[in-house]
Amino acid sequence: MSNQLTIEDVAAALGVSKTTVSRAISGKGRIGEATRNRVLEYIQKNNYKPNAVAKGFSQRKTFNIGVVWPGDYSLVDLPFFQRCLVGMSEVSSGYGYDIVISLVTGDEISNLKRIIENHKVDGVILTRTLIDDKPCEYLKTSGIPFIAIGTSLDEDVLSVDNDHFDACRELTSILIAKGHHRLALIGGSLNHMITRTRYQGFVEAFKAANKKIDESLIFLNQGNEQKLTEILKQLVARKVDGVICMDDQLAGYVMSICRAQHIRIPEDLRLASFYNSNILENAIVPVTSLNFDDRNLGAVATRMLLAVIDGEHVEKQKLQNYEVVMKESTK
Amino acid sequence: MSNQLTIEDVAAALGVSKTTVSRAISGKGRIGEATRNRVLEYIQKNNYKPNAVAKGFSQRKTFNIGVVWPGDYSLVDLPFFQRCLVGMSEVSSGYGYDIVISLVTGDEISNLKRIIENHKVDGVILTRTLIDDKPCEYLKTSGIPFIAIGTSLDEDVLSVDNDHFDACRELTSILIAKGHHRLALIGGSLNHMITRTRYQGFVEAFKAANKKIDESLIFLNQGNEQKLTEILKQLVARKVDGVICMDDQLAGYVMSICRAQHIRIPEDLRLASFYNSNILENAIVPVTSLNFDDRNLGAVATRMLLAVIDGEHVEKQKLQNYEVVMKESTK
DNA sequence: TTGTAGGCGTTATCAG
DNA sequence: CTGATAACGCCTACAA
Repeated sequence: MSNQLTIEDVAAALGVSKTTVSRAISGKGRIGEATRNRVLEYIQKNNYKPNAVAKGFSQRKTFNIGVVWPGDYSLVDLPFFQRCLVGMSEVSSGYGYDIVISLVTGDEISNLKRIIENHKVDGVILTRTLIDDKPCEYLKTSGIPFIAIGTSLDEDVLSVDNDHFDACRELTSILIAKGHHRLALIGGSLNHMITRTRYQGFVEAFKAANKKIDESLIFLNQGNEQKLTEILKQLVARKVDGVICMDDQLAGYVMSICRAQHIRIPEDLRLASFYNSNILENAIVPVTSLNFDDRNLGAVATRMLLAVIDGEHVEKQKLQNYEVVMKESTK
Repeated sequence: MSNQLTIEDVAAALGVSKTTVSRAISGKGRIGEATRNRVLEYIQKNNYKPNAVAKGFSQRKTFNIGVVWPGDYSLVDLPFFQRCLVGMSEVSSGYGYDIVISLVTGDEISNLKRIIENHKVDGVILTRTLIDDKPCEYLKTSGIPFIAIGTSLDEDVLSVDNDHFDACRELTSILIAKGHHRLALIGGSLNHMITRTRYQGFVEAFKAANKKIDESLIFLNQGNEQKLTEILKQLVARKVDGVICMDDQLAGYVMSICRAQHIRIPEDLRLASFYNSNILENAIVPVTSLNFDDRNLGAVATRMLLAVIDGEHVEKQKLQNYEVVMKESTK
């Protein structure tokens, strides 16, 4: 452990100064070709590894980025966060950065405050945006660089997101074009920005088609299976053309309810989902849905953050990489 | 950012030395009651936060623990890791430690090597154990403290796990006692230690009941739904009493296959799972399964690791906190 | 092209 | 009980 080679050991062994070794490693500053190679060779052979903490300390950096991970347990969200994380890790490790996880549950942001106040990270990525977003507010006042994945109402907040608006609009438009005008919409918490964005896409599609939305077919803040069963019975009785669920978990609920109630998809009811993950993989009827590249989303967010940390100017982004996948459920 | 108060600022403002301030904060070393209070009050009022990096640097510590997170994407595993993570975070934050995530996919352990070689963490938690475990081997040679969650064949490796053996044995025994002797077993990768442990529990139950296992009813290394469909048809034709799946995803597969094939549970076939998570939550038939406290598992692993880091002696552990939950699927 | 010296914020050692 | 001072490993003016 403590027998780790330091820059000083290398310098002594080679009869040069610490500065020279440092320069050979960092590539900064003038240094003779021969000297550099001698140093590089030596550290290679003797397996010298720079102490990242010491390095960071001297530059007032940590080479860590914080990632705010939702502690409130929700199975649906998990695949999304995991996929983002993979992208983040790929990018950050390429730049010599590591990822510090900060579990935030509801408004309990003490874990986030800790890593900021203790100077454990150089920047932070928020993995979702809320309407009344405590983590986001805190980060703003802290002055630390951060990127929000999702849409933010706040113009000052640097954010990046998949283009849920366009994607939802397009999927809805396609269904309308197929003659399914009486569409119900089932969505989750209105406290999540994404719920509102998806709703807006849905609305826009109707507007573009010059159709009026039947407000009594819109069910937001859902998530409870009992209530959904009632809603579905009602919808079938009212002979709607189809149901759009805002995410794959809701779509999964709907499918199992339909099965139990002997409602056939797509014969009796069309079904589509505004988000896809392998939760729907086992579905007996393949479900029309939207695919996003979440891994790339995480990668882009990380690149943006690293740029901000390096003092570069960075703009908000909206990624144009969704896919509308038409399946049997809306035949 | 850089206008952060340092210990020196505090000392200057109060007309004492840095040492005194440090002592007031850490509680180490003798210091006058009055002086201490004066310092404490000042840092409180002026919102002084110690620089954890500097502190760590001077003690050759990072106050970070690394958590090896599987990068190979698998939905089943996610709830388990997430629940562990919550427990880890609760404990580590209580001790002023943060969590650095290291994504490891297969044998590609460069992310793990980086955090070790760069001295980014004081110890590591492995969140699962494999038969031929590269991360584990690497950690052993690195000499850094680490804890493996799961069973390890290696006696030198400090590990902690739920008592899958006893749990699986007990659930199997109960089914046997109910008269279900012809039991099929479906499990995942044999490269995972847990698959073997579960199998051993299953075997032990039969041994204890003096029944012979029909080897042709054991299907390991499964995960593919196509193949499972064939297997299930076969099992029903052979009139087995029931099927035990090693995890909730497999159980989910089996349920949806049964539904499609019009195999009724529990009338035509009994079903049980050796692991439960909210993946089974939406199941139409409640499934007999095993509950574990994964959050606690993560918490215990973290406590063990922190103890090892502090140079304390620590023993392997097996947690005795499983619950056998009998449901309708094995009526 | 290379070397010297000082600093990053904290703790630890050793005097007073 | 308190205070200088050195160390931790690396980087970066500045000097040679």
